[in-house]
Amino acid sequence: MTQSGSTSAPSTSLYQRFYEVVRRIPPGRVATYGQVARVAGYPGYARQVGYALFRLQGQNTDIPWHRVINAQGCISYSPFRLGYDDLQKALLQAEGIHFDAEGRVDLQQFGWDPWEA
DNA sequence: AATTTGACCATAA
DNA sequence: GTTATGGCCAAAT
Repeated sequence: MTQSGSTSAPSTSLYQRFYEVVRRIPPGRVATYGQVARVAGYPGYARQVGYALFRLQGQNTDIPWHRVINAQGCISYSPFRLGYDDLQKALLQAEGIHFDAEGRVDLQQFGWDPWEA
């Protein structure tokens, strides 16, 4: 079969793939960067997930980026986010997620099961 | 086209 | 418990 030239490249960008997964995270649940990458079909791309979400800053998105945290169960603070990190915690608390005294979330309890529902 | 960037993760000492 | 380090890879500049 002549493949008309280009290989079967995804019409959507890789990052957009991550956005779709993040969008599927139900309220009151959190997912880790590594998990999002894995569910998207790209294990090991955790870093790219973080970078993808970083590009969302200031853009109109229906993506619950605040439901994505790191594998340690805590929010990834960074000088680049200038307050957005603090906003994230507020949004999660508003969804009923409780934080530990160390500012961590109990992934055993609030962790999202992509294969659930 | 090469360099820089990054909100990560796992392991080791 | 902490700190350091390597690996991971695409998008933006």
